[in-house]
Amino acid sequence: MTDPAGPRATPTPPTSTAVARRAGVSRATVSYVLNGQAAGRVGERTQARVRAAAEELGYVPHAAARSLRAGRGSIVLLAAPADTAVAFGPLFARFLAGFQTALHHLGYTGVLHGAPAASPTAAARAWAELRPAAVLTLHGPPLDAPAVELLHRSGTAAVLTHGPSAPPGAHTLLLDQREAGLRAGEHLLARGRRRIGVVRPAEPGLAAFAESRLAGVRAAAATHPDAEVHPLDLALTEESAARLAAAWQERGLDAVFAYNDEYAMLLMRALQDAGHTIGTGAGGRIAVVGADDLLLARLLRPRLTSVRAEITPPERVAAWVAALIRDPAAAPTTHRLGTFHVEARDSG
Amino acid sequence: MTDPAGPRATPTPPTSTAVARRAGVSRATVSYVLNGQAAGRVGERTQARVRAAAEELGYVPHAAARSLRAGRGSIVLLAAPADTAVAFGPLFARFLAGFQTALHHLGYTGVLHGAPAASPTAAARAWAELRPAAVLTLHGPPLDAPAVELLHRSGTAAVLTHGPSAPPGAHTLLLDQREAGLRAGEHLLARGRRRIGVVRPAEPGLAAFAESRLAGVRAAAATHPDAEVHPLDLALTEESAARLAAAWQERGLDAVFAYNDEYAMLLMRALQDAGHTIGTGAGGRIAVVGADDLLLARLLRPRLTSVRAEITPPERVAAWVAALIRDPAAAPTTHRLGTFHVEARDSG
DNA sequence: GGAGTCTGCTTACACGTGTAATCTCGGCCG
DNA sequence: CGGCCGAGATTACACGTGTAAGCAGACTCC
Repeated sequence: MTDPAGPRATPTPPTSTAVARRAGVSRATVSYVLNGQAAGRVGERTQARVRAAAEELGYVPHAAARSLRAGRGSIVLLAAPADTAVAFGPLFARFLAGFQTALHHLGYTGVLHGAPAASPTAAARAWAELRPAAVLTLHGPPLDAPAVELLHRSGTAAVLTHGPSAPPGAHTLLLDQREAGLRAGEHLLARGRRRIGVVRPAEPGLAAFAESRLAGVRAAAATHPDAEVHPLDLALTEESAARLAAAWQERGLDAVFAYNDEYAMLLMRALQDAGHTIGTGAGGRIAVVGADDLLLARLLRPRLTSVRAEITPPERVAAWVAALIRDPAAAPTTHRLGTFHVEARDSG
Repeated sequence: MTDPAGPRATPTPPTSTAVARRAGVSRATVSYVLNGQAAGRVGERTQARVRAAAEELGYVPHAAARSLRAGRGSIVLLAAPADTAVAFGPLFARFLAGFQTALHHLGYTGVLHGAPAASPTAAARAWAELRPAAVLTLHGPPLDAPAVELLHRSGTAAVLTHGPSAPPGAHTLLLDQREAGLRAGEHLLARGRRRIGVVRPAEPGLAAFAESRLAGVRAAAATHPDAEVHPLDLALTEESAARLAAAWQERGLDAVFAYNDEYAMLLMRALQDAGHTIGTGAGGRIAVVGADDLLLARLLRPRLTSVRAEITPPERVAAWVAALIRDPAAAPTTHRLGTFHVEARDSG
């Protein structure tokens, strides 16, 4: 009498011992065969028997036991330090999928894990419990020094974090946000704009990125004696945008770099509703530049000019990570995660 | 002479044995103290000594060893079956963050893992290696029967999948996509529309959702004898939208449910560019309804009417999962992951 | 004063795996 | 015939943890 709901109550998963028993060999033989170390040690016929037994039982090795024995884990932890949930663009999603596939081919298991706790140290502890081979962050607040040290002390072979500079002992994955600002600034200056607003988003998770981008615009402006840069605080609500638009006149800005396309679209709409004209060309028009090059940003009129990130292929990044794991004592390195350039359209 | 780059080459992470030695007690005592099982077994002073030693050494328990010993894992795997990267909306991101936090409070480690391999079975194998306490999917193609069986055989206590119906032995997390279509259909019919187009997105990862939503609109239309439903194929490009808009006249549709806000915005813009008028009211206007209620969808004119999902709080979902893990032999259950309702604006 | 009880700690085993070291056995050579 | 060798398998140990069972000693009770 079988359970109609399926084999849900299977008492214990099959182990390599079970496979060994079924194939009539010792457990060691099973291990050699299933891990490809059988050449010249185990006969062909025996190998076939072992493989068949494993197949029939539906044997799946126990990753925990394996990494316990091996002394080194095989999971690569993609950490999302704080409430950076907002930063899950399609760009990131696509990268993540490719990254996990690439890691899998290299023998690692890529996994995404957010920060479950309030304190960054507590989050690092949670990650350390998994004894990952590597931990990396791509966005949000970068890992701080205590977190990096805790991870190293718990055996993490490679710690990679983004951001302009990494804490001691950590490698750097550089997606230089300053560059995004720099490109936007250069573009606007080349178009003759001189009084440039730069949106600082209110979302706390974006603060670090925002500051870097602002610094980039400032760097661009430094080359023009008469250029001015003005930070503008904006939240992701229509009210906030309307407020900013209402006070636009008195600021006298002729251009704005709006952090990303979402903020740009919001602000552009608000400016239009307040009676301003957006776009390139002479006159009192306001130039608007976003970032991320969303499809939707091309639907507004005028079409939104946007700073686009050319991301390093995930396979490459995975290869870097694997190399760093293999050489845990390596001096901290820096890898460019991508570059920015302007996709010029009608809005600026 | 210390390494200037930090303690990167720490030979081995501290174990509970090290803590025991430092505190001058046995390893068992350490385990009892650090797991809160010390009440009435270990003296206050000894407990303090143990805790101090653990703190000083930066001891972090080894999750693999722990779950190996315990026989049950503590990780909850949020699986993303195929190339569903596209479905990473802000909605999902926010849910994920809350879900991981909630699981952490319940003693589990929530982790997101995509399908690293081509075949679904291979993906299931990769998940099974981690011996997760639970596996759940929220979007993309639902788990199939072989995958569920493989997971169960490898000891996964609870398997939850979304979609209208789950394979035998799996629980169901129901975010009924038919309901989304139903609500949209009802809304349009109530507004007097009768010839309703329904966008079928070209992205393969969305096919399952799309069919359900279409079925929902059909169900709504079935209550009106003179209502017609027409599937419309649309890819997420401006060209595709333009093509669809150019052929609009001959179809004679007076309304469209565009799968989600992104497709809706794209199509609405294309229809407007082709000279059509969008919005409620009488005349030859076309009603457009999206889904997901994106902020950006309110920036177009007319403002986009959208079907919004009211998602169950992640804490609740985490509690369900925990309960199902505790009772692996439970009969398959169904939990509503959320409901849909229409946010009426100007476009339809 | 011996038997029982309670406190505080330790000893001993198990979880599933990988691999170095060892064993067995038949064949071959000197 | 004894020694050697290689192929093919096994034995034995370690990884870090949780916990049942055991044990020493102080106290209590009749």
